Amino acid sequence: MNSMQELIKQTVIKAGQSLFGVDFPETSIQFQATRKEFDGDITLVVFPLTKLTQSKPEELGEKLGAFLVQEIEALTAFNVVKGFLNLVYTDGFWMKSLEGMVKQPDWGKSPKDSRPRMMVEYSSPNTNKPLHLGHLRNNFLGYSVSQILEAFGHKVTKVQIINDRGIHICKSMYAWLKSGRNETPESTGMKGDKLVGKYYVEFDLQYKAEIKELMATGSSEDEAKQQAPSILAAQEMLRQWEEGNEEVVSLWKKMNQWVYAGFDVTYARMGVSFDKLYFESETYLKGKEEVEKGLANGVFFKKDDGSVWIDLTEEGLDQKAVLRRDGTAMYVTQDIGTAILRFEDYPDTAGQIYTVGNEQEYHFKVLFKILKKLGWTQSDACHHLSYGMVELPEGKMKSREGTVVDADDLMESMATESRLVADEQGKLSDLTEDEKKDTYDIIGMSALKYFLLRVDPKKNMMFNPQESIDFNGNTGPFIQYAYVRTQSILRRAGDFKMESWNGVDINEWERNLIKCLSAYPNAIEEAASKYDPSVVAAFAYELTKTFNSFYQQCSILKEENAALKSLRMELTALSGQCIASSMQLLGIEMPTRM
RNA sequence: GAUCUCGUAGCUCAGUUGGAUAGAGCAUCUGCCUUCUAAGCAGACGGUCAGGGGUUCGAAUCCCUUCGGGAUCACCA
Repeated sequence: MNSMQELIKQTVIKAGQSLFGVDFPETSIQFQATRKEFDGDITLVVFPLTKLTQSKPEELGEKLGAFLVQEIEALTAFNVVKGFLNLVYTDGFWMKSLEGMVKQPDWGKSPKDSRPRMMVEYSSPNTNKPLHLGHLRNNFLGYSVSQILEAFGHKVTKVQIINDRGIHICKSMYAWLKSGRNETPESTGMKGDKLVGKYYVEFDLQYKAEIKELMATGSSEDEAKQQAPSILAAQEMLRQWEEGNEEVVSLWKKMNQWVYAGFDVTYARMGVSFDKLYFESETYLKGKEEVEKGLANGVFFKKDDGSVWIDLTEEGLDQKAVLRRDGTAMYVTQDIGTAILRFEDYPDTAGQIYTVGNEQEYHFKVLFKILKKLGWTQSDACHHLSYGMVELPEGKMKSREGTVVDADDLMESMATESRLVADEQGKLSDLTEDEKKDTYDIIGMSALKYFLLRVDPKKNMMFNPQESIDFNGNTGPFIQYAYVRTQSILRRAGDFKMESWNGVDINEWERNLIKCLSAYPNAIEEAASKYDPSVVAAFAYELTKTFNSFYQQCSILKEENAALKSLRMELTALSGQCIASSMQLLGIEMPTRM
């Protein structure tokens, strides 16, 4: 709620007393944006007040409207449609708002470090296979939420937990040893993550073949799955790894390094980064220690067989195991350890945001409850940023069925697509090859990022690889294009000297644009409180459409009245800045030409 | 079986704590480049908000129910 709405609200309460002798409770005063087919800037819904005043909606609206326009200087007119009182702000009010926006160097953002530290976890891949489309949604979401929280004034620490340990990586290791012929990223020219992923697939093929063979000789499926030689070998490697067997550990290090080098290339192209990395291999023992402590404090209890549990039935959940009977750590155990380690590393952390798929909702409910019971009050500000699957037309992506969309491939094809569109138009023909390549990349990535971020994170979404992602309409490139126009105008303006625009009359396109720009802080606040980048995407799109209409209707450089030209130049500059700023919250860069 | 989630135009998606005639983009069709970048602007077409019931001044939104999609409920991660 902005200060103008607050003023109207107080004046409505005053009207209640002086016109009707009634006290309106604050909750009965409801605002909504005025629909564009009606005249007005803000709408008061009067239905809730009709009972209190024993009057008909239309009459009440008329009375309140007259009262408000008389009392508040910034209101110039009103109209009543059914039970809706539409109020019109004066041009003077809008001019003043514009002055306020221009004065602030970073319009829309809250002061830096005005809110406590939040930790945002995202990406967190396994190290046995390359990143795919689902990881792209994850990374873009996590990075964008970090940017949004920062813009809202939080200190932000971006982290990931790298699942570098476990049976999955041993599978790739085993297959590489068995049939790798000492292949390396250098010898094959493959990205390290792709090479390791290749062996993971190879393992799976071999494993399946063995199962089939065993079942043919009379084993049940379960037996076959447990007794296949390759799985036994992988399990043996995991045991040796835990014992610290030198050969196994050094192979593990070597192959993980390959993967990290590959991931680094992918992250760089994605435009995401991290402030601190946590490795499961370094934190998984911490969880066990914390469970031991909690056991001593009575938070956990031990069953007869030696396994350790927590009872969450009072919280509406079940009993949950936190240590196996052989004393080894489980998935939750590790997450408990990692969370606590982070609170210890950054003691001023108010809460953690976990960007993880929605299939793990139960897991995080459990985790947060456990942290709370262990005495970590930051648990209240922890949040599972849960997002839906990216579905393909044929259903879910399944790595085993080869229906994954590889992250590197997709990013490359977006750049190629953007090159095609640009070459067809020929607008960039005077750029150097390097400059062109950068531009294609920036445009392609914006199409991809915007496509994934404009959708409500919690919903499943559809991606059709056959129909390439659009560059027209509600898309990243559409928004970039408007930005490029603003920059082009500012360039061409040369050394035009700005004048005061005080007292010029504004038309509906100028007014709409100011109105739209003034909503930016609200958009950031809503996005930050909901952890939802799609709010920012919707804002950027709305602003872009409004600017485009303005651009089409009002000539800027050719305007002869210097005061009006100054106003339009200012609007152009501010629109460009605001578009770039909001897109930056989505992790999307702006080209200077396209 | 239990719990959660989703179902809105041919397709992809918006739709605030319940509010006005349910909105965008794509696709299809009409106009607009001798004028600041047409990756644009202006317009047309397109809906039983999955079905049924309820709550009330008022329901896509809240409650119940049926149908349909997805997920979760491991001493897997």
